[in-house]
Amino acid sequence: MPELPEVETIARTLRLGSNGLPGLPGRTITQALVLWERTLAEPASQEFLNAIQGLTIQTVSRRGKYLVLEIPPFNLLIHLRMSGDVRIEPLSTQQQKHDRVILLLDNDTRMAFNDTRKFGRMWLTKNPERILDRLGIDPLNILLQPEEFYACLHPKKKMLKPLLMDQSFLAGLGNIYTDEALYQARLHPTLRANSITLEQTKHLLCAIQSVLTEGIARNGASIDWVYRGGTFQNHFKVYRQTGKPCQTCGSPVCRIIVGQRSTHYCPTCQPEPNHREV
DNA sequence: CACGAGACCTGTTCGC
DNA sequence: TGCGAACAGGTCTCGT
Repeated sequence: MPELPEVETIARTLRLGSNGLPGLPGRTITQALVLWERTLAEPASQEFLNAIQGLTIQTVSRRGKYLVLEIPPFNLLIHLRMSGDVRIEPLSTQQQKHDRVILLLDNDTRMAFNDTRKFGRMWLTKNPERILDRLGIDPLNILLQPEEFYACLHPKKKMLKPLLMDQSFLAGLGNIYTDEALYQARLHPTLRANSITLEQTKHLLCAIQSVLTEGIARNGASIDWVYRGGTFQNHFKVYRQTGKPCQTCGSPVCRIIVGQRSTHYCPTCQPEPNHREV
């Protein structure tokens, strides 16, 4: 589930509250429960429980695919990986099947980190930069201009899709939005970054920002049984549309594996790179 | 350095 | 109907 638009949606929900329950800022943590130890990347659970109890949450934000909760003197970083979700619930809610960490709050609510596949991680740290500084620029940062993006892309020999999904290059794109952005920019996923022009780079940046913005506007994408509330899955042009006609030209959408990830594209609108010219 | 395979996990869906 | 294989939004580590 969680790429930039889904994480942004969850951050907004945690900030503003949901279902009539207030958001997290201003709430004091009365107690924490760790139900799956490995969810805590750091510190170990006993230290985590002792440290976080009694602290007050100040802000909730997002950086790349990380949720960032300011809880002075710490930051709580949360990465949802494949199946994580964070919810605000009444304190009386029954424990859900895949709840991994729960924070009990001072207003009879709780924050639950639920994660079926157990890949998600949390860090309670005084030095969030140590982790967040590894991330590349946020694609929605208004300071990101086509010329600068071109300067970043042009020296890279990697294929476009794995490069765009590299979080140290650009922070926020995952498998869904990368396929959708490359389709909108009419670029084949295996094109080498150093082979695309400034003009193509402008289209690509525009496409990336466009699919992310639409994803956020639709509260993200909900697929299968994981994550709920978003509707962007009803507007995919290529992701998981294998065999269906391209909305632009009618060619059947193709599925290939690139960088061990399922990849969807239109063979006509996104022509194969010509390897003789590389 | 680039790339691929494997690991980490549980659950659903597909093919026989 | 049953059962194993394939597949799923992400990232890290290790080997070539």
